[in-house]
Amino acid sequence: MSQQKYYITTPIYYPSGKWHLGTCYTTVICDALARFKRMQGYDVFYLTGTDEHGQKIDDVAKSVGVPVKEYIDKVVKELRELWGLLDISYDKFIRTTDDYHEKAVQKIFEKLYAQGDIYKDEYEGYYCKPCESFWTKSQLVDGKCPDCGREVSLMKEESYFFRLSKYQDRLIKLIEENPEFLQPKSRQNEMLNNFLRPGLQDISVSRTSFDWGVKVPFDPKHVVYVWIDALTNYITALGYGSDDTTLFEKYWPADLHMMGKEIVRFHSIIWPAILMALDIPLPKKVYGHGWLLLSGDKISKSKGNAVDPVILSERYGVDAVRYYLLREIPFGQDGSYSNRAFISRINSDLANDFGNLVSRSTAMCSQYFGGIVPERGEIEEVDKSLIDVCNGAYEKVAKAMDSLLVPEALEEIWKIIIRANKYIDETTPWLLAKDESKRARLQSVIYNLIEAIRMANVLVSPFLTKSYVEVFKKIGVTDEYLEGFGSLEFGTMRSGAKVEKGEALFKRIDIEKDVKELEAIAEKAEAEKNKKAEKKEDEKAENTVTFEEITIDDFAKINLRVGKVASAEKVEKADKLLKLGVDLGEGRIRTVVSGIAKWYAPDEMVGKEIILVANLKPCKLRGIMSEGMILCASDEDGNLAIVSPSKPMKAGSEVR
RNA sequence: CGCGGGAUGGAGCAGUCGGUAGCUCGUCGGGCUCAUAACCCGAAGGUCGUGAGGUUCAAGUCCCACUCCCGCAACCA
Repeated sequence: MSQQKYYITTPIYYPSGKWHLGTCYTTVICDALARFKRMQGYDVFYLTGTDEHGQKIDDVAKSVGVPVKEYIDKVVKELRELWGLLDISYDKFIRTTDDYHEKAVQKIFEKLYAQGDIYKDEYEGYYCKPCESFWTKSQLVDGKCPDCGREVSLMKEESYFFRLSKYQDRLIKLIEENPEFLQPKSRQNEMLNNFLRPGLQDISVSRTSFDWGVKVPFDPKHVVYVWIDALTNYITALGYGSDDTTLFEKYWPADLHMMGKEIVRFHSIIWPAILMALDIPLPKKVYGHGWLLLSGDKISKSKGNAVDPVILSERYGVDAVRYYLLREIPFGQDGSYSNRAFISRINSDLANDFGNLVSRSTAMCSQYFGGIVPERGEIEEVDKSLIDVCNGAYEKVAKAMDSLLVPEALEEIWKIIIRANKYIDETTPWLLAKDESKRARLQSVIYNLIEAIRMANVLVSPFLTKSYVEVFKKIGVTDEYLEGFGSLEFGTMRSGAKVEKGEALFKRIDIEKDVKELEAIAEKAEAEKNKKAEKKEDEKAENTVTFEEITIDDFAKINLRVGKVASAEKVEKADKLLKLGVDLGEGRIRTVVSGIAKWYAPDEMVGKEIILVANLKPCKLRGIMSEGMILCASDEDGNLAIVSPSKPMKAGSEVR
């Protein structure tokens, strides 16, 4: 029987900033799946990597003042260290700047061009630089980027297009007829209703506006855009387009592309279309998981309450982080992170249930039998239910894993642990120990306990990559066979192993104390981040001030007026905005929306004199037309004060 | 009428094709003392957001209306 293969991928990550828990979520899930499959005997290939081209990266690197490649190398190194820390067992880490990838991308591009799936045309649109996206005129909101609200600029560029529209019918058929292809199901409807059925447009697959990317071989002023550059990593990593396609032939098609829901569209529409064009088999499954949202515990003062996976791992151990991600987040749906939930999960499942079970069992084995696992004797009625749970677990766990229901898989494993804890109470070994005539029974009980722990631990090993080693050590398992799925038949372990009690597997955490400490850490990090950002801005400002002098004429363009606040109210559904009625002595009250709600209550604004930029182009904020801007001073500590004339002045007085 | 998600015992969630409302944590009571103030048993606690709405023999579950919350502003997985 030839070995079955299993090819699993994470998306390739974009190294523009710091790594966070969400990235870890995707990667840890894939890791657990990959490890589980390996233990099942599959020949697994687990791919992850980084998507390193594009203007944004170029910009970020420039803003830091470092050559792009150098900048990326640093960030990528951090990422690989993070994966090392989290025990991610990837088989390959692809970088889109890798030589073989770039060559293969060029080949693919040429091939598609040669066969007419890529053609050259012209592209006109409004470009938002920070978002790296083009918009049509109708998509703009008040002439600004619909995504971020920032300025856009009209750009016309010549571009190569991929004939996505040509594959529309095949794609619809693919999703309708293969419900397994795109999961969970809610995503199928989303794709069909929002994109496929309304009709696909050809997509632009090259850029001339920046050059940090793979050159189009026959037209080097063009750079290959993300769709073809990034998505193809899944095949180029296997050697597609190179001289050696052994891996590609062995592992393709992918068994699972795992990703967050926001990029499902690219993987379920554009990617299959590219593969169709290349006449390559399609991946078996594309799975869009939910997001990990940050919530609660008061740290979310504003927004930047990043949860740093490194800090958590260092404080509580890698397995704690892995376990939380795998266990707490309902798969396919959004989940939320909170320090409290995290710690509480660790305490109850890892410390109380699992760790303590190991402690009490090994302690008894040491105390009663000098640490040598005793012979197993007659099976009694009580033993049977423990044995049944142990023997039935593998099948249930495997089934859950096949359906990508990782939390459920862990739940099944924990049933063994919970049953074993109960078993101790039922059999009361400490009483048996007092009665010499019950010696044989005591032996059985202790054996059963250690065996149950062994079996649970075998199943736990793809998930808790550090702890399982510890547990095997504690219960004296050294035989590799006893660590594999093949040994999941109760009674497989023989007596005689040397058990050691040792230290607690997972320490209990004081929730109140640690939640406070974590908040403090987060606040400190946040403060530092802000400081840095401001410092950078200051520096920038200092540098640019001298260059960007303005003339008195420029200043004269700005019409500043004293205004009296006639009315003030909060803008609904906006925490920062106040809607003000301002009197400029014009015989009417202007409506001005200002982002000062955090610092000023509506009541205290009424009657205040303020300075207004009176000739600012009106702009819609939260659906309200704002006719002007109030001048405020702000400092690095986040204070904000409205500027007022030092003596009462008539409304409408000019300021200069 | 911007889009999407949600509203179930104190908290976080399950509840598939409509048929006696479950789980984890917490609380309270008990047990036990091998163990990491852990473990085991038991109990309390829900008119399943609102509408004395509709369909039905039967609705948390389907239909309608309404209210409220949350994300879309992020470290974009």
